[in-house]
Amino acid sequence: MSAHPAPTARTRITIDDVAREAGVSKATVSRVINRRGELMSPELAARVQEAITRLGYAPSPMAQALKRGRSRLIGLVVADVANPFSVAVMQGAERVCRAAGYMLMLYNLAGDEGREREAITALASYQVEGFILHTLGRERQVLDDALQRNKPIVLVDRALDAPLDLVGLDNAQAVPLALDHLLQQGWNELLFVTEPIQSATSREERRAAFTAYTSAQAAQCRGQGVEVPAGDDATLDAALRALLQRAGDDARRPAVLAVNAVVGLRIAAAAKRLGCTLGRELGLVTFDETDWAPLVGPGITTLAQPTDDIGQQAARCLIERLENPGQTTQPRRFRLPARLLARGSSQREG
Amino acid sequence: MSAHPAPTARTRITIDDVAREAGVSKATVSRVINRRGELMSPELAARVQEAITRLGYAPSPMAQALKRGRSRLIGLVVADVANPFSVAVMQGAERVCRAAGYMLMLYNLAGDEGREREAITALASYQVEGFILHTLGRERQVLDDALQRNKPIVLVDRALDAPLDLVGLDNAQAVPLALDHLLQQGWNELLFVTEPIQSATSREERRAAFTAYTSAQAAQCRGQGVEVPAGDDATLDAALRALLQRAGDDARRPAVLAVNAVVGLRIAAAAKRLGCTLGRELGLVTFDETDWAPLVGPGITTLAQPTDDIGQQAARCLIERLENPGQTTQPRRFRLPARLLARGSSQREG
DNA sequence: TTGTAGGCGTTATCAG
DNA sequence: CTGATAACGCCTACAA
Repeated sequence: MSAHPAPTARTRITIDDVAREAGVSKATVSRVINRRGELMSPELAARVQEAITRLGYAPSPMAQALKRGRSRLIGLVVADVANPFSVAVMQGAERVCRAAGYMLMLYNLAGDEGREREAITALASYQVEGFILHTLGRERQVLDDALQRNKPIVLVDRALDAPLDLVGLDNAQAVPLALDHLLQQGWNELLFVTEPIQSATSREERRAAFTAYTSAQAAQCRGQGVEVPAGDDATLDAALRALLQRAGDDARRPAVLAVNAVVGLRIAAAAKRLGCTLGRELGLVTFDETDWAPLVGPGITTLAQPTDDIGQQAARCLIERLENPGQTTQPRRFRLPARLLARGSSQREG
Repeated sequence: MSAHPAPTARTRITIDDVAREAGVSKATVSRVINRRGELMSPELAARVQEAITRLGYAPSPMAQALKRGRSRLIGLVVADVANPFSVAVMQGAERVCRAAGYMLMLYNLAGDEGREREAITALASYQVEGFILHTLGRERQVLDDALQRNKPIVLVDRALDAPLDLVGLDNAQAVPLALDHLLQQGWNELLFVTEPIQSATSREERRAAFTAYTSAQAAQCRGQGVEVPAGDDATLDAALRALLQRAGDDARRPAVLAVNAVVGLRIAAAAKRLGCTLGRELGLVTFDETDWAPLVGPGITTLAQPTDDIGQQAARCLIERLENPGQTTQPRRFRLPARLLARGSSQREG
C-alpha cells in the first residue's frame, strides 16, 4: 500500500540509522562494534559510539548469524524437565553460556525419547552452533549428521559409543561410597533398583558398579538388581516383597540403592504401601539430592551429584570447541565425584 | 583464499541448490514451500518437492526471519526453574508452541529479579515475537518498550497494573476451598505463610483472600499472616512458635496455609525442628501439588494448580495475538480453578 | 504459471 | 583510516 514502512509499528533501528546519525558509513559503525576502536581515529569512534547509545542501537543477531554463519546459539536437549537432575544441570549450563555470550535454546523431550531426532533437526535448522545432549542419544544417524555438519556435541550423564565429549558422574566412585556406608550400617541384603536400562549408560554403569561391588564383597553381603518401568508399581512392590523375604529367611537386613531421585521416591511410596518403615525394616540410599530428601520418612540418604558443576563443565567444554574450530582434539570425558549425605533411611536404628 | 566456499565443511544446502537440482528458479521453490502447491502446475510442484526431500533441504529460519520480520520465536522468562510450578507451566507452554510451529527461547532469572530487564532485552534482540512472563514484572519501562515494539506479552501467575493478558490461578476460589477444609477438620487457629509479597500479585491475592475469609468467619476461627524471607528460618520458627502458643492458650488447633510448595516444604522442616507432628499438633495445607507431597510426614494436603492448563492457555493466548496482529482486543484474564488433595497433614487425628 | 530482481540488517573485501 | 559494494538465504512484487 504505502511506499514507506508503516509508521505505526516503529521499525527496528538498524546500522543505517546509526551511520546516518553519526554521519559515517555502515562499515565504520560495524567496525566500532566488532573490533572495538581498533585501527581508527578515536574521535570518529567516539562519535559513532555516542550515536549508538543515543539511538539505543543493538545489532540484530539474526542478520549477524546470516552473514557470519555463526548464530551464538546453543541447543540443549533435555530428556525430561520434570527430572530435578536435568533442571539443575540446565542452570549451571545456562549461566556459563550466557556469560560467554551464547543463548540457550531448550528442547524438552518430556520423556518421549522417540522425539530425539525431531529435537536435533529442529535445533539444527535454527542454526545452533553446538549441542548439549542430556538424553539417550540412540539416534546415531542424527548424531553423525550433526557431526558431519561440524556441530560439536557434548553428552551429559549418558555416554555413547560415539567419540563424543562427555561429562557425568563418577559412578565407579559413587556406588562403592554408598555401599560401604550401607554395609557399615549393617545392611547386607542389597537390591539395586533402576528404570529400564535401555542404552542409558549412567544406569548401566551404576548397575555394573553395583554388581562388581557385591561380588567382590560376597562374604559380607548379597546383591541383586531389578528394572522397574515407570508407572509399573506392581513390579516394584513384588521386587520389594521378594527382597524382604530373602532377608527375613536368612536373618539379614534389606536395603535398596535407587538409581535416581524419581525411583527413590517410588521406593519410599512402595515402602509406605507395604507398611515397612525406612531405616528400620528397609534401608535406602538414592542417587540425586533434592529439597525434599531430608523430609521424606526419616530422611532419605542420598548420593548428591555436583549438578551445577556438571552443567557448567558441559557448557565450558562445548564453548571451547566452538571457539577453537578445526582443533580435532580427542574426545574428553569428565567424571565428577558424588558426595554422600547420610540420613535416617540408612542409619541403623535401635 | 579460494574463490569458492571451502569444500571441507560441507556448506548448508540452500534454496539455490534445490532450484538447480529441480531445474527451476528460487522463486518457484519458495512458492512450493510457502503456498503449498497453490497456483502452479502439479508436476513442477512434485519435481521441486522431490528435489527438496532428496537434498534434505530445510529453509533457514534465520533468513526467513530476516526477510519477513517474523522469527517464529517466543521468549519465555521464568523466575526460577528450580520452582516446580514454573517447570510445570513451561511444559504445557512448550507443547502448544511447538504444535503451532513456534520455538521457545528460555531465559531463567534464577531468582534474581534484577536481571529481568536484561532478560527481556536479550530476548527482544533475538527478535522473539512475543513474551510469556512468569516473573515479577516490576520493570515497567521494559514492558512498555516491548509493547511499543508491538510485541505481545502474556503474564503467568502474576498480574500487573499494566493492561496485559494474564493467566493464573483463581485464588478467590482456591483459598476458601482450603480454609473450609481446615475448619471442617477442626483447625481454627490459622496462619498464612508467604515469602515477602513485594509486588507478586498471586501472593497478594492469596493473602487478601485469606484475610477476607478469616474476618468473615471470625466466629469460627482466627487468622494471621506472616512474611518469611527465603533462608530466614529464625523468623519462620518464631512465627510457628507464636502460632502454637496462641492456640495452646485458648485450646485451639493451629494450622498453616503455605503460599507455595517451597514454603510448604520449609514449614514441614520447621515442624520437624520444633518437634511437632503434622496432622496432630499442626495442620498444613500448601499451594502446589508435587511428587513428594504424599510422602512428607503423614502426607501434605495440597491445592493442586492446573499447571499444564495454565501453560497451554498462556501459549494459546499469546499465539492468538501473534496471528491476529492489529486486533487490539481488550486484555484478557484467565483464572483457572484449583483442586484440593486432602492428605494426613490436615486430617483431624484421634 | 513461472522467472527476475530487490532488499531484510550485517559483515568483509577491496579500493581510495 | 574510511567508504562503497557484494554477499548471507530467503521472500515477494512485478514482469513475462
